Amino acid sequence: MRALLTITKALADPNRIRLLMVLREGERCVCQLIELLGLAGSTVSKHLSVLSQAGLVASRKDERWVHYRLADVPAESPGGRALAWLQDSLAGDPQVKADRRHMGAILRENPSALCKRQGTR
Amino acid sequence: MRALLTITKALADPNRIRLLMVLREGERCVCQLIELLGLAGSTVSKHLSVLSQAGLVASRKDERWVHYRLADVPAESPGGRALAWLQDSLAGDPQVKADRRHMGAILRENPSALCKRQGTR
DNA sequence: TTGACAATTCGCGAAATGACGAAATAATAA
DNA sequence: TTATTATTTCGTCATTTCGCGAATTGTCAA
Repeated sequence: MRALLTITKALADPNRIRLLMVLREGERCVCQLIELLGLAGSTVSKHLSVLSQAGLVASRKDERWVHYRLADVPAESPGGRALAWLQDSLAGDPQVKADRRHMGAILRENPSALCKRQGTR
Repeated sequence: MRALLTITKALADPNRIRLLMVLREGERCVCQLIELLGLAGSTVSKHLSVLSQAGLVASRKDERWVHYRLADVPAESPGGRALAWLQDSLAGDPQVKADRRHMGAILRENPSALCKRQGTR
């Protein structure tokens, strides 16, 4: 029950949902996610920590940057089911589509200003 | 996004999860749910209202009593997926099992003290 | 070593949430 | 009608959550 509540609480915030949906497109570094949400870095970091505690995202440290991605949990696990449910339910959502475009612009137009090593993977 | 958030917020509370899991066994009247959770009636009523707003439960008024049940939404809808996810994830949960036993006792031992018309359906 | 920068942690206000009891509502029983 | 009972609504308080900026940590570059 406790583990499941950690997941439902993690999903009970619009900014965290936006993060999950944008991470569906691939790994992103924190500075890009900060740019996307337009919130303070400390706030975004906290949101990511909540998602991480719930086992919904994982992170990788690359030099000075931290890259987050969706956790690759079993599809039938509570976390996996939750992620699939979100994605199916929000596939056509306007906010999600706007975020996708916005993230595209961030990746395209700030290749050097933000997260310079993006793509160095 | 908004509708989905209403659902995730409804799921982000242990007492509401307990209500959903016990309603899986069948329709129950408010006084039985109050007895189960051991909370003030006003509190339980509010929880049921949140679940109802999210489209997860429905209610039926029978004389003086109100009976709540799981909403019968399409299995593939966001609400239906959420309910199925909960049930699969919490099938063996100790709290859920304890609640099931407790509700059994409530139904058996208080046939007249609580919700006298239970079963009159 | 020092400086710069990404990210996290900490501490604080503002807003939302969950609990209660009291009052209001609705429906039956006397 | 009046009284009783089940439920909901309202007002309040304590707790939690969300946001920020400041301070801290960790890593690379000079």
